[in-house]
Amino acid sequence: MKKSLTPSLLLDEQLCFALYAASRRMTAAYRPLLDALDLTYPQYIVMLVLWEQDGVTVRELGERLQLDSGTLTPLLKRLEQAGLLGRHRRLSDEREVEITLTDAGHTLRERAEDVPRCLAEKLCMSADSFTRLRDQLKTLATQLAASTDQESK
Amino acid sequence: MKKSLTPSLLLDEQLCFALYAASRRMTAAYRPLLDALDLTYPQYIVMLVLWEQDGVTVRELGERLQLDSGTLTPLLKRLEQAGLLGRHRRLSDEREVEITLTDAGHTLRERAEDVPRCLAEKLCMSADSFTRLRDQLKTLATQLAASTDQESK
DNA sequence: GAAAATTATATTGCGCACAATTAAATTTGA
DNA sequence: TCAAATTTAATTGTGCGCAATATAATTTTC
Repeated sequence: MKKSLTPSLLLDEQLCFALYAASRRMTAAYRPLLDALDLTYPQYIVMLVLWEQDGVTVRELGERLQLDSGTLTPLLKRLEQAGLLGRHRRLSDEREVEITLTDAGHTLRERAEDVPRCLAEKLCMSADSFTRLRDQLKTLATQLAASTDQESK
Repeated sequence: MKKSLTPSLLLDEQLCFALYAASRRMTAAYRPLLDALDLTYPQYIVMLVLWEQDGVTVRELGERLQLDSGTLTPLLKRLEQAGLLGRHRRLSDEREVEITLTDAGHTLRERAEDVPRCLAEKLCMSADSFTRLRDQLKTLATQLAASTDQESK
């Protein structure tokens, strides 16, 4: 059967809605696991970055996660309040705020080690489909970023 | 090369982050198109449902979009304020609130007709990849919903 | 037919996202 | 050198998402 040439307004045909719904489902699937660590999903991905590379600035964190300071500043303050990290102006350039993990922040990593495996079990997906889907989504995001940037030519 | 058997905490290997980032990019790609219609992305998908089926209840809308009344009630009030729809208790069962499009709400559909095509152009994706990715995401969402529901056994 | 359970929506509160603005530090360049 | 431009965070305001609770209507059950 020939694919319709005129994209429709039907909800079930939209890629955007499939993406939006799947993303919220994914966050919901993480919730019980992250509740045990007292983290929200956005806080978790911030911690993922910090566990990889401690001492990054808010700007670097924002570039990595594609989030701006309006989102990150209050989120980081909550993680600071929770005792997981510290926020300090850099001496070399006082416009920058460097984020450093506390001992508690480093320790939490061990308790998080099981999260990816627990989630993988919920997916019921082969390692291949997992990788393929992930990479398709990365490509899509890159493509959308490119055409959105181009707009503000 | 053998796929690692122990899922890592590396950000770039996470399916969840690829999904989360792609979903936000997608919403960002819609933004300039929807700004012209004075709609946000969540408001747009509500309108998609209503253009398909007018006179649904908040509950039916919530089931379709997987959103609860805490999200929908204020969103619907904003669309009512904008003159696109009306909210009325059903006479048959006064617990239910029925959403009906106004003339302006129906008319907006015509101006929205071009949105899917405009967005499709930003994707640079074959109709096949589009459909395949969309259906993979639907499957993923279904699987996650199933295993999340099961948790509250 | 009245109490108990269920259903549907609304409300409240918190935590993102993101646009727009502000403020402060640094860099650039005439 | 010093004023203008740029860079970096923080702040403000709006609109989701979603959990928890409240309220009101309906259905069930005895």
